[in-house]
Amino acid sequence: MDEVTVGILGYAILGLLATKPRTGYELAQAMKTPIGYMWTARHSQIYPELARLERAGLVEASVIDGPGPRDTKRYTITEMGLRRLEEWTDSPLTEVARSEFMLRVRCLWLLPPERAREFLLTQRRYYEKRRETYAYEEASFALVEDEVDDPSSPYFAQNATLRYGMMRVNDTIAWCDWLLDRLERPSSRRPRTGPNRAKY
Amino acid sequence: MDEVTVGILGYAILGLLATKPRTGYELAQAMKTPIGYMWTARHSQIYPELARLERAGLVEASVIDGPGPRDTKRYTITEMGLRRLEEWTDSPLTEVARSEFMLRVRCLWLLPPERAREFLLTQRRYYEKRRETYAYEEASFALVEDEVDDPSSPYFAQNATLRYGMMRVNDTIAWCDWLLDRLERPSSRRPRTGPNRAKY
DNA sequence: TTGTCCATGTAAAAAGTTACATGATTCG
DNA sequence: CGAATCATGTAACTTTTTACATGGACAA
Repeated sequence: MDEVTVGILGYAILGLLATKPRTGYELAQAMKTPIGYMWTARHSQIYPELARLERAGLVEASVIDGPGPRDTKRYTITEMGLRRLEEWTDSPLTEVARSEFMLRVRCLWLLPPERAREFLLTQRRYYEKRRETYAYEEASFALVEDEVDDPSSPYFAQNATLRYGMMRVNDTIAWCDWLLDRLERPSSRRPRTGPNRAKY
Repeated sequence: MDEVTVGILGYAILGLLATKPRTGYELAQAMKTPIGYMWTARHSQIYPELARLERAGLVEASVIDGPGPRDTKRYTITEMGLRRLEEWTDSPLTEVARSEFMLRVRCLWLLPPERAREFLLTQRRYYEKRRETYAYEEASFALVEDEVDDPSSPYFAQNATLRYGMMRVNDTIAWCDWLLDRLERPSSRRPRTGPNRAKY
């Protein structure tokens, strides 16, 4: 029996289970919004993947009682699962950067400045809300300060990703302001020389 | 005849064609690496999508001579394509943040500090290389300074995305340094001076 | 002559989203 | 008594990746 290949989704699940056992539903909740945890998945993806991981012997399920027509199962990571997760963690990584936001920004020159401005303000509001959520999360780490400072504690790693998220939203907001400023005063950087500026 | 629905990939292509006509190959080159342009696609995705866009009347193809067994086609965006692209640009946007890097970081607590350190240094080197590429790109904008300041010029928007990319790599490098420092001196209680602290 | 770049396509597989489906409990 | 939350699954569809396939031009 050779090693079953595990995809990113599988490792994302194993990563959550490494901290504590969870049900499929709890995993789905955790992966619904990327709070300090930059990955998302729906329950329709998670349940089949859990079954796969179980067949591969990387997780184990135990039936617990719960509501509904089906069994409620709590999944625990196995020794083997932990080993595979550890291997994956520092294996070579090549990432594909995908940002629909930047794709839109690249087309902003097509819009009249007022619409471009509105668009950026809407995005800015979105990132402000994220900042608030992150700030709220951040406060909860104050309760486990010792673990946050210990590199072998999951809180250490979790806190590091939250910091990254916080940095990102702050910078994105600052960038929005920078671009909004440039939109409002187009040629204020230098005295105008060329033709045709007054289009809008 | 009702409007054919266009996906992100379609708009990414239209966004590139809005600046100037290109062949499928040129589009594939442009979308291979996300230089100041945060989206990627392979030629196997681009060619069928171009055919779809053509059937929908959003782009037009003209055969030009070239090598190989098949015709070389140059695609131009149509008036209708431009209209659809403009509509899409500031339509409601909800983004899913996906970062395999942060997924790995969340598991760093499983690794011995030395391996965690090595992993972060490798990532840091990767982002340094990106920074160099961006710096190179940035220099080319100096040649079109007037357009960069004009919100109705594609260079304005392109430069804005490049700035965003540059900011991102700089901050990611700073964040790596912050975490490396925390890894090396685990439980020393020093004043909190993270990368996101009091910058803006 | 071997390899890389130009140039275009198709096929198969994997990953992700949306929709369908069931049923218990708890809160207003 | 209806809506939300808990809880698990499948089916259909879309998107993305990987692999297969062809062939000319040009350089080491």
